[in-house]
Amino acid sequence: MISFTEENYLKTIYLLTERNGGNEVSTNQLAEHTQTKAASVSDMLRKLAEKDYINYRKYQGVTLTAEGQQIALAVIRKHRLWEVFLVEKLGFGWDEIHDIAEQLEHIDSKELTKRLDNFLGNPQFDPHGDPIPDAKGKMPLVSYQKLSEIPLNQSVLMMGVSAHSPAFLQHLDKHQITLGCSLKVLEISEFDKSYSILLNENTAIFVSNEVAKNLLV
Amino acid sequence: MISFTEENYLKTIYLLTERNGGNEVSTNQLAEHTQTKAASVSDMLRKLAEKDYINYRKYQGVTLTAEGQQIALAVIRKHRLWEVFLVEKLGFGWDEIHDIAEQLEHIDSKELTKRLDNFLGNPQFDPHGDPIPDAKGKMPLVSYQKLSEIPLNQSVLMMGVSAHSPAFLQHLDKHQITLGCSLKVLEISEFDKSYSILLNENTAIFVSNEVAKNLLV
DNA sequence: ATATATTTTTAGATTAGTCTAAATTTTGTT
DNA sequence: AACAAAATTTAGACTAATCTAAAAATATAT
Repeated sequence: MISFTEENYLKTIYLLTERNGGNEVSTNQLAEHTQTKAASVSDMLRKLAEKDYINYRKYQGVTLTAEGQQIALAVIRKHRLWEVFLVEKLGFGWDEIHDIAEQLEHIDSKELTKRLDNFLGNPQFDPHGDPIPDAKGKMPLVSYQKLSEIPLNQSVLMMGVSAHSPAFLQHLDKHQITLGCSLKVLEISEFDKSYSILLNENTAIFVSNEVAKNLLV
Repeated sequence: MISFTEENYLKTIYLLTERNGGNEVSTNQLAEHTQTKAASVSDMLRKLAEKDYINYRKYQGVTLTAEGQQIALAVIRKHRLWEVFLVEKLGFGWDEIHDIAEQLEHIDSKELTKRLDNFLGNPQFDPHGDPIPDAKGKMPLVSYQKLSEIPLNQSVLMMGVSAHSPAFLQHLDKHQITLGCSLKVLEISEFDKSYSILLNENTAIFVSNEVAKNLLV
């Protein structure tokens, strides 16, 4: 049996490996994201390696084994499906769902996940635009780019966000930037690299560089 | 903060107190229902008493304090709401939902419970006919009787079950005995106290005494 | 009412996950 | 290449929840 805590480590290793472009995840990086100390992470890595969920060479960081990856993807699948449920069925805002999904992702029932997926219409993406792995762990293909990498005056659709903090998401709400809206960068300020954007082909808005870097199109 | 385990003890104490007609719950009774040993229960009771969730006199059994009862009722509320969700929205059978609801009942979010309740149409009873306490812990009034206490030839509606094992519930399914159906006891066998019943005013069925004792009308 | 059986509690260990402090390894810099 | 800084691991301790075995309290039955 795999514990709640072990699931969280595997999920975090998966997401950080992804963020690292496939490279090993370090102990400190994990400590930061699991809200624990490096010493605790070391202990847990020894244990996960013993169970063959991770490839672990001391001092060299970790990657997931095939088995560890399957577990991580199952947790991520549940997390993102529940997020869809919370937004689509219960009317939560995309800034309110993370902590609840962190709990729901550990509910253990294959049948429940299957029925939930069906109930939601087998969604491919969660409310932040993140892809939802299927029951076998296969991710829908995505090829998002940062808005900050798109040429001026090219219209694109908002497909996701690369930051998930409530503050950031609420900031987007305030500017009426939502998944699926159209964006066209009109100008980037010389002074502070802030963006002048045409939203939905009809409204000019201004956002900081920090925001533009975290919009995926 | 209250743990998963503590919540389970309080919930179990509530349900067993109810079953005991309001009397103290014993250590052994708790050990049986929490799948642990009496020694572990003793330890936990000391801890729960320290936190003022229970009234505990050594060797004399326990009852809940007002605070303990509020916690227990909140857990039971979540359990039963999720059961409604699983049956009404996801199409689970009433025999398949207990273990999943045992997990979901610990999800900690007032807002989620509130929205779920609303999404389900503020149900008063779960799929087994058990009453769902409201957000303040108030139970809908129920006055169920066992079918075995009803006079012959009196038509009654099936309102609940007092056993919840999958085997029992599947047995009822097989006989097409469902919540809300009408039942009229035609005869009780001298030999084995088994019941001859008219189901929905049109079908004669036979059920054991054991079944009749666990049907609430 | 006293001995016996049952129930409950205590004592002492165990496991999972965490911590701090100290030791070790790796990395980076001159 | 050698040393300082940073990262990581080890050692030893703590808490929550559990266990077994033994002790203590209560209940039962002649």
